[in-house]
Amino acid sequence: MQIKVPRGTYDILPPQSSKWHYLEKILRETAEVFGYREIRTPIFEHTELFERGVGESTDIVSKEMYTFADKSERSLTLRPEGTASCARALIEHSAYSGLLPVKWYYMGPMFRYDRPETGRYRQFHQFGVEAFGSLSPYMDAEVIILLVEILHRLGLKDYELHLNSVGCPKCRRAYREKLISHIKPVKDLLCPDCQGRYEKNPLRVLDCKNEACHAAIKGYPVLYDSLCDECREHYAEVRKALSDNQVSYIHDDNLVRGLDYYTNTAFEVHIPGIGAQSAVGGGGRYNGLVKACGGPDIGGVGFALGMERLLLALAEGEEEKAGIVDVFVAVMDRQYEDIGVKILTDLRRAGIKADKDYTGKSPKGQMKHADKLGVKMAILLGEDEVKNSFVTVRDMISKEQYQVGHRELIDFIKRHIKA
RNA sequence: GUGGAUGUAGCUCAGCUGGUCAGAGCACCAGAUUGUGGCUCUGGGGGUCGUGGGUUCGAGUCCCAUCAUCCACCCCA
Repeated sequence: MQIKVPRGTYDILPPQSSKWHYLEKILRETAEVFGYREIRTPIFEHTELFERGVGESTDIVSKEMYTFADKSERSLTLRPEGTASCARALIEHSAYSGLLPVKWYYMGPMFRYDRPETGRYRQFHQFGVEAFGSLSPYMDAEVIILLVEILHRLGLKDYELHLNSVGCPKCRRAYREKLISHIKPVKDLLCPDCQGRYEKNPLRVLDCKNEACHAAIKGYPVLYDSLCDECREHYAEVRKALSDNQVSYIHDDNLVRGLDYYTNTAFEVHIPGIGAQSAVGGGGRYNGLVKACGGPDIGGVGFALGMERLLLALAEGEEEKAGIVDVFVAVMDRQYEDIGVKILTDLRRAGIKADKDYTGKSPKGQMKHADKLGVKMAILLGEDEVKNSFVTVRDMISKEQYQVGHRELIDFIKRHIKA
């Protein structure tokens, strides 16, 4: 049996890898414009980190983690998301004791054992940012503005930003009570999933897509109405900051993020038309996280973007047609191949992207190859050239040919590439 | 995890009710009078028809299982 990639994983080959480079470049540049710097953490961590940092009741921890025991029987887990690792690193290196806020970005593979489909993989890639050590609503606004700026730079205009506040533990507890007493009488009408949610995390019943559940809980109390003054004020300031900076959003009472450590601001970005998995990113404030992981009581805000989903949204866009290399060295007679190799090396050492044939193609075949690589110029080397110490440079677009001495070749090529 | 669809050359797909059904287009390679590309023409390589069983005289074509992909649910990136 042929060995294939494991379920939910895939290879990224050229030319697709070029699209990744493009995406990565935009993400990096934009984050750096906003003053974030890159952090790289291990791809696996102690299982406990995610259990504590993400929350035992979440789908991620309860059923989606790639957990394994290493040879010393340590329980390790392939990271399902990036925030917990950042919090761990922040604490481990006491990064919070320096200049605040600590502003980091990361990108890389994440792992979740879930049913694969378009836009959802078991090994997928996220880009995320985290800002630790600020409680300011302007900090919340900054990460959202950054997120929107990234979409803008990627040319993605057709998105929806959903925004809500899930309050602090205090107001959420009050809300939870209200919600439970509202649902209790109709509990039996809910779908089995929601019955389970009712026990574990009643807030999750709200965003159940099931019609029957929706009908059953009709008229349910809204979280916003239970926010304490402080949380309400914070949310108002975030909204004002967004409006002041021309970021449009949709207030969404039903937006309840699945991760336990979120407080106050929660947001999610959807791009319609990329399949069922339309959420390209989401995030929010998580004031309880660092402390829950054993660090000081400092807050944080951040978001994560799904890179596969961004690429999916980008797919309609421009196709990069740049040549793979700029120059192709073709030998008209195999006996001069060694000279061709020397010329090729000279070109490359001068920083000129160049290649040659290595399959013994005929002169014609070599020209075809050159054409397929999309080179600007071909260097032809045959008997005439060798005997008279020059090479023929063919402009593949204008078809003009030039006789150039070896000494002037590099300069000639460089000038010609620019033109 | 639940339900449904699909799985034939590198890619996109034909192949009706089981018996020249192993094909096309694209891609790749080689030629079209011998030192040169993009068009056209000709030829060529390449597939245990996802995998494993079963039914049958005979199975891409029927049945079962399994793996994978896709869709819906769930959830999120």
